[in-house]
Amino acid sequence: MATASDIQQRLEEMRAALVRRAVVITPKRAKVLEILATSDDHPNVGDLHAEVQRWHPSTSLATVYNTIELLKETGQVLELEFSAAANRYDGRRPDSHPHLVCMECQRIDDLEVPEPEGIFEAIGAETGYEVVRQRLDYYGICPNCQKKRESRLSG
Amino acid sequence: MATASDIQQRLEEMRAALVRRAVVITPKRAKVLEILATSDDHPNVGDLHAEVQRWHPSTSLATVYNTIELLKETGQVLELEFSAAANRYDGRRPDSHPHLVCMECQRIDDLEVPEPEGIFEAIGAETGYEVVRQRLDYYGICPNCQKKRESRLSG
DNA sequence: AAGAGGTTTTAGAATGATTCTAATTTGATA
DNA sequence: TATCAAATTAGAATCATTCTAAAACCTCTT
Repeated sequence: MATASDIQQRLEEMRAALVRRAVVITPKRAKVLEILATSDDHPNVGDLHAEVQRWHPSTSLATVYNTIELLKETGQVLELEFSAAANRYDGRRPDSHPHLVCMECQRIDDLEVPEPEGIFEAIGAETGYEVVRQRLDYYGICPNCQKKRESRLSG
Repeated sequence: MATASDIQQRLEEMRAALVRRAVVITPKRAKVLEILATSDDHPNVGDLHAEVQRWHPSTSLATVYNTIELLKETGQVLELEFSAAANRYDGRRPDSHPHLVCMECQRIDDLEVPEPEGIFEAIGAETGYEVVRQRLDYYGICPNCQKKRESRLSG
């Protein structure tokens, strides 16, 4: 679980990366960073926009997209792409790591699975590719949705 | 490498699945199956459409989407989803398996990596999810694009 | 040979996430 | 206070995919 100081540290890294990139950290951008650093539910752009608007009602979607773009460029957010739904974002762990995706409610959980040592190099040696990142997702039904299914059947 | 009889067999499985589903295998649909069973480059819908049109010029995009939908429903094609580009399809190996994706030319190769025995159950036991499938992709630069890069630098 | 009834196909419209554009606002600095 | 670059905005554009309603096509029956 992320402690208050973990979150603080993550936020500092993000801010530092943007400062290095020489962009202004405006209040709206700061709010996007804060949400990303604190949420563990992998929000999409719409979620972020709605939440930022609670504090800065005039915020446009474009500003959220723009901020995410900056974070992506600086490696400060992990983008989870979906073709049939809006992309989701992980600001707490910007390095690529496995996820569990519920096919029913679209909940996404982080998954702790260490990746095999030297796997990128091994694949590179075998295939000639220069591997730079991976994406590993497991799709299934989360505990909540399993319960709902059961009660639907029995009830 | 897939032999002629491998391909023939794959094609038969697809046809059988559609027959079981009680839909007519029209010439246009048959051509979509054939392309999917024979191509190793993971075509997208546009590619399929263009190729089918070489034989049946009046074919609409909707027919290609419709045929793919039928194949998806019957588990006869693997859909590789991308949010920033068109989805790609693997008809030769419809079970989920790892891929290598070139970030430069969008080439996609199959990758032979056996998945750990009982991994779905292990994750289920740890997280409460009922895991039904996985997606594993490695992103990088393919050998061709590496060469191009080098010659661009030296030339 | 004709018609009925179902399936397939079609063109084009609708959708929805994302990106683009051009104009406006903001904020730091001189 | 004037200047100027950066940030922000609303709305248009894009593009893959899905939807829709009409037309075309089969197969069966008579």
